[in-house]
Amino acid sequence: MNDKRLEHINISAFQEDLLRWYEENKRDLPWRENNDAYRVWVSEIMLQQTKVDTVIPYFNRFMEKYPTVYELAEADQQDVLKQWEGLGYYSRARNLQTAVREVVEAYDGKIPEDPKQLGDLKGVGPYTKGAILSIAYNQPIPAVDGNVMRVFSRVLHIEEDIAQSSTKKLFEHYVEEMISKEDPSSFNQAIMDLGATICTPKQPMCMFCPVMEHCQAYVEGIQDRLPVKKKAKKQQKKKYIALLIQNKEGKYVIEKRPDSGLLAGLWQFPMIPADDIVKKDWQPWLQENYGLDVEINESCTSIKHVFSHIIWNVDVRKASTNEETVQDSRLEFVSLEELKKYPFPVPHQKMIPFLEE
DNA sequence: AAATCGGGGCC
DNA sequence: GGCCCAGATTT
Repeated sequence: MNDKRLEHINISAFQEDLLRWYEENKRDLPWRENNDAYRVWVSEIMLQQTKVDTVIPYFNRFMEKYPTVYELAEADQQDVLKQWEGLGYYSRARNLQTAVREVVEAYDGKIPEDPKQLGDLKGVGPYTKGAILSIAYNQPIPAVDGNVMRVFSRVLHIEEDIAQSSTKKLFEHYVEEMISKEDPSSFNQAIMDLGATICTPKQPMCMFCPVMEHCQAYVEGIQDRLPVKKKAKKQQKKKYIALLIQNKEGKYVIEKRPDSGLLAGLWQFPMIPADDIVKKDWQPWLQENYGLDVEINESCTSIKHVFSHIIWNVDVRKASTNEETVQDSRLEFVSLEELKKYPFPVPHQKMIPFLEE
């Protein structure tokens, strides 16, 4: 392995300066109350691609409702998705519950300390495995996320594109070399806190950095140009007509999305893909796809929703039907009160206020 | 290796 | 509008 980048750094001094800073400045976060592996696990799953401030209220509610692996293992999946509602990347919730059930069945409820067993659990990838092993079990294993790549791209002046999947292995190698063997838990968490509070993506506060004298990018004055990351391509746009369909009893039609793909297992108001279906074909399309005879009214609002790879433009319309039962197994008629128990994606949550008017 | 999979907050 | 976020899984 090419270790020329390590020749300019005093590893033990780096560790010492970093850990001293962390002891003084570590953030007070709910999942740091103790090192219980289940709490660490839940927090790490929630924190994937998600900001700390967003996660905190979700984490607190989740731990209150599912304090141990046993409560989560026995829970109804729809209830778990309801707890996850608004947090995004819903496969995280389904995979977490699948994995927790595996831990209860195969490991008597004890989260494995063995890297192989832990990494084989659903939704536990290289990062989460390293985070749990280091934070909960104090094993000197790398946990390479965006923070770690940003910090070490600067400290070691690494110009490899961090958007490439192969690049992560390079960082894992360097973290293995540099991680504190005495306190790997604090080391990994310290790098994350440093990346979140000082070694930030834009305008890093190098003057407050505990390891500035160890940082190659700071010495060279190039911290603003690291890390290197290839641009993401633009999202594809899709148009839909969403229908708030009410029947004579005042109930509304909702639809469960498929078990895989975007927003899997969540509920929504029926949508017509408007890119594919022209206006004159709306009625026959609804009859064909849902078995519903619907009268459609004028638009009441429009909603734009940006996903990572798609942009939805949804024209929302009230509609009525004479049906009282549904033929399609994906559909249900629900009252406004009942509807609140179902997990909805955010763009459809924004339609709910228009039901009451 | 690239695409999929949410949503919010920042500039 | 683009970018980033305590990434994993599928293609």
